[in-house]
Amino acid sequence: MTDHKEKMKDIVALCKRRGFIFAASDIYGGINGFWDYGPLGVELKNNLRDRWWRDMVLCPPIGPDGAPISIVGVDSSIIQNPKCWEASGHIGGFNDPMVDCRESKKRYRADHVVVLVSKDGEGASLAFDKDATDEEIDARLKKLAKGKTRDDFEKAQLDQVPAEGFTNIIGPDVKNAGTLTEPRQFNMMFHTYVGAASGDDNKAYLRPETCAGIFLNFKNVVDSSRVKAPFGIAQVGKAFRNEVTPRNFIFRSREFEQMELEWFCEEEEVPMWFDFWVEERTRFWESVGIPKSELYFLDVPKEELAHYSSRTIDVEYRFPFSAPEFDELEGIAHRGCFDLTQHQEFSGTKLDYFDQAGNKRFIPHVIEPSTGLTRGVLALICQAYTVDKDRPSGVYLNFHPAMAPIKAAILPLTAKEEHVPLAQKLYLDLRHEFAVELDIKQNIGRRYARQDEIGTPYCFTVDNDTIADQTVTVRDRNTMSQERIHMDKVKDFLREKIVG
RNA sequence: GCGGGUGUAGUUCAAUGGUAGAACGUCAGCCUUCCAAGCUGAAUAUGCCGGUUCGAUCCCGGUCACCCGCUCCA
Repeated sequence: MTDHKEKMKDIVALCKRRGFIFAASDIYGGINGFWDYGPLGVELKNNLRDRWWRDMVLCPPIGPDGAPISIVGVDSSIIQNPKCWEASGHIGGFNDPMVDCRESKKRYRADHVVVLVSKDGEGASLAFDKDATDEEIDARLKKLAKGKTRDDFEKAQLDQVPAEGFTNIIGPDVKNAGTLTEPRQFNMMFHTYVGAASGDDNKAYLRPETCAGIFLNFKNVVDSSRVKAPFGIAQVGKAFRNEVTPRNFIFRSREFEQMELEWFCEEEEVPMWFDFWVEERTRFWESVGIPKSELYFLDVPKEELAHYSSRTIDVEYRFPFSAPEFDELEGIAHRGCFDLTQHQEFSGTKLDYFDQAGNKRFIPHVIEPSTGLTRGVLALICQAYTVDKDRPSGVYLNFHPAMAPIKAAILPLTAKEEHVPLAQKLYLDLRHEFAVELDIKQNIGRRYARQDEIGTPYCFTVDNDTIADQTVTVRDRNTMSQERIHMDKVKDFLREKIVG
């Protein structure tokens, strides 16, 4: 096992031990792909979420013209009219039938496999990858087709072949017929039934991404909030996908949380805004403690782009399980005018935008910086995790102060009466403004170590000098060094350190 | 969904066909004027279900979860 894998194990253990992240339904043995956030985890997640909301909606970036751009928020329902998912393509386009091969243990998309069925109905049929070259096909025919050539066969797509014919098909990677399973439908969307009676009439879906709720409210927002293009609509919320293989702790979960912005602009301005958002989003990740050196910007190759997108940049982070490679943290996609056009067509409601100044009507193009909040949390934890053999805890979480679940601990040096009341006073004074913790019990080293392990950036310690001159020591998590400041200055100190 | 591996206190590990032990952590108390000190005490575990057996944490089967590799990831 590599160091990186070892590190991931340690991180998962720390997350549980200190109350960041637990397996969902832990006492029942867990449930694959679902996770719960504990007392510190929810603080961390809220901190990241709130910072994103602040940077997007409350205090959006300055645009190219020097004025702040315009972004408003929504919070849409997880369940929407199912037609919405027909329009987006989630129902029609992405539930591909899959077949498994019992012998090669491989899985294939049925529409990606072609079958050569012999014209005379004699002998086995041969399956190939849809991209197989004629040379590859001829080579296998020579081995397996008993003298027949390509001309003796008809081509068919595997999902067009009746299931009873499968026993006669030789899978793409094997030599004997009958190893392919019947095609099975895979749909990433969770479904449910609306109303007490269940049946296909009231089948509905849990959203697989939050953006749809933004497009569905496009007209409502434009009509009600005085936004003028270009502008953005932001949303944070849960999304659900029936991932085939949930993996890597909370990285690929079946229930997760997204932070998505849909930026609506004119088509001609797309390249400019696209670059703008890549830059802004990078700035964001840096501001919460993810250095650019740990990020990789993948310009998604044309052939791998989603059908609606002409350009996507994946912002990837070097997670321990992907290291030295990277895995997706955020996607910045040009979605064209696909979504609004589709929803306009399926709903019959006009979703164009009227530009009063230019006296023109158009369906805006969309740039979508879409990030996983829960993936962001994982990135913050992985980035913060720092081994330090020279300190009692052996490890500390180097969170950016703005992200740290607890900003400061207030510690009376001893549990004696002289120290405790002063510490309590400081704690009561600070807690209105900062997430702080008062910890009285146990020796001081033990308490420092505990705060290191949960990533608390500062500890204020009340000692005998405090009684004499109202100063406390500030202990810095990263350097373990101390300085004295007056109790009255503690608030200013924290304000200065925490604003990121 | 497939294949391989794993499953013992909160964590990391040990042991055993005769009902489990440590370290650290946690809690309580004493002590303590700055980095998990010292002392005393306490709580907490064989994932779940079934089978074999006089008796199963150990053997077998199933299941669930986690890890690795495929597959998938709009």
